[in-house]
Amino acid sequence: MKLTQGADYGMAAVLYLSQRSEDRRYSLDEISRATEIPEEFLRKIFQTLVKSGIINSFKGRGGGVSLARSARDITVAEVIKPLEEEMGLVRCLREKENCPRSSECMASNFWRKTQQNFFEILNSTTIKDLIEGGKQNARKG
Amino acid sequence: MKLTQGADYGMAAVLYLSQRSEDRRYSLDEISRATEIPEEFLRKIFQTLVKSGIINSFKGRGGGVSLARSARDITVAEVIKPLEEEMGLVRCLREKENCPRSSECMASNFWRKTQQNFFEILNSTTIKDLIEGGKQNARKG
DNA sequence: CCTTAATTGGACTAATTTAGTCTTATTATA
DNA sequence: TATAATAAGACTAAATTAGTCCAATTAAGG
Ligand code: FES
Ligand code: FES
Repeated sequence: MKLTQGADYGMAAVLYLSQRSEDRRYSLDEISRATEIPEEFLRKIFQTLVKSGIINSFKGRGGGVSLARSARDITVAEVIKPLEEEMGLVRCLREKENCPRSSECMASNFWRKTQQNFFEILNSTTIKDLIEGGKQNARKG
Repeated sequence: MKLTQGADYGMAAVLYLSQRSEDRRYSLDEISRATEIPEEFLRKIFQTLVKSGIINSFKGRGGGVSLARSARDITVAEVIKPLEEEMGLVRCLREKENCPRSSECMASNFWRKTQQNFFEILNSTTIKDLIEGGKQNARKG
């Protein structure tokens, strides 16, 4: 039970940006050195986050990336979901073909609910919450 | 974000046993055919569950496996944990060496708590709950 | 305009993990 | 003693993940 490394790094990178001035662009090189996330991998991660609208990127000299929205308006779920290709805790929740065990299986309902519960937490937590939660512990609403 | 196939199958197998008479032993061959879980794989799964005390196994003619305890006393967590070797949602929660980002990272606390929340659900749900939950939806306590 | 500093997109590769199999030994019963 | 079962653990194949590389594009500065 683990997140992909991309999602893990993705959060770290977004958190990095969120803790800095929003008035400038950060080059991948700079972020990579600061966070120790491999640059080429980080590039791929940002490409994904750009597509899903969390990050803005700028080509060319003086280019780089920045948050597309305020940290208060970005949820953890928005960062994680596009980077976690394989969703679904168990096979039955991932595949379309129906399971040979479905007739007497009571498991998938439970996994579905548990998973929903998990994503509800990610949905209701913003990046801002994390930053503030770090200073004085947790306060969500 | 997914469970290993072993954990997934493990639940299905325990659920299979729980829905049947506790008065007999079930051979791997029988369970494998009924659930469509590959027999040799299922064998390994049961070996793990035997070690953690959920399943009793009996060698020799007339042997097989059975629940070591009543379904009411087995939690989902007890089935999943021994079959999910790699615990820890993100790298920081898995590795002992400390993370290069830990100084300004607000993420690991969050992941730790989210993960705890997840396991609390697994801990407070018994196999019996699942079976009954299937008939008339959810009632936990 | 030309050079340089940046991202894009996508193909590629290496490493790791996962899922599954096989084989030999042991045990219990008839 | 034959047979029907699990135990233990080495082994293998497939899949996934993590990470790299490269050619193309774009923007800014001189
Ligand atoms: S294991 Fe497939 S429906 Fe439950
Ligand atoms: S990413 Fe390592 S402590 Fe947060």
